Amino acid sequence: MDAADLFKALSDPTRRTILDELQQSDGQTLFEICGRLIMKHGLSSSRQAISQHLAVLEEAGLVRTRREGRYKFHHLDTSPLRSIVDRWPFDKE
Amino acid sequence: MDAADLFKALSDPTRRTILDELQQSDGQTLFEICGRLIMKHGLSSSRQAISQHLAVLEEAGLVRTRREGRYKFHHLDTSPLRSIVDRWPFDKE
DNA sequence: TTGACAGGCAAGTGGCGACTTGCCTATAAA
DNA sequence: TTTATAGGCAAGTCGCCACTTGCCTGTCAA
Repeated sequence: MDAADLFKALSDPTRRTILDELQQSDGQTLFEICGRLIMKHGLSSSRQAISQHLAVLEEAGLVRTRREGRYKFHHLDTSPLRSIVDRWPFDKE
Repeated sequence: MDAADLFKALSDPTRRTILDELQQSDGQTLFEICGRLIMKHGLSSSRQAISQHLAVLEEAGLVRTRREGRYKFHHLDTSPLRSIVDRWPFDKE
């Protein structure tokens, strides 16, 4: 949840693509995310790899999860990004 | 200058500290930055290490340089950070 | 011109991170 | 109760990245 976790989470291209996917369709399960990454982005990572990516994103606070039976839904939370702009402000158009 | 370069540049804690330093005092030389990192932040990286960090920051467009004789001044440019907020918007207070 | 100062280039090393592999748990359907 | 489905855990491999080391270039003062 600190700066190190946040920037570490953002440093990987697959994780950034996952954020894009969740932004486009929020609340997906692990298997849905895997499928979309393969279909729409041509990525062929294993389920475990994606699971580990999601854990990193969750630790950074960028993804929040919700359990429901045997499903686990993943939700995007962009609010941690605010800290970046707070730290190094830029002119807002 | 693309997303990969930007997030790669931000992924290292020493590079983020350099951005902090330049924000506080813009237009420093390599040796000045080295000195401040040691004095104020307790970091003991070699000159070459800092030089390589600055090259990464420059490639990401976060640092711009200006040559003057045997001195090279480094300037902070936070505008590339705008692309992060554009990609994953969050509510602006 | 000689020395000090500011910086650059390139090869080598070590550790961390992304990914795989194999097996395990839990929920729900047949 | 079986079988399939959704996900988790942990050890091991491999490549990249931060950092060092050594030497070189260019600028300016003595």
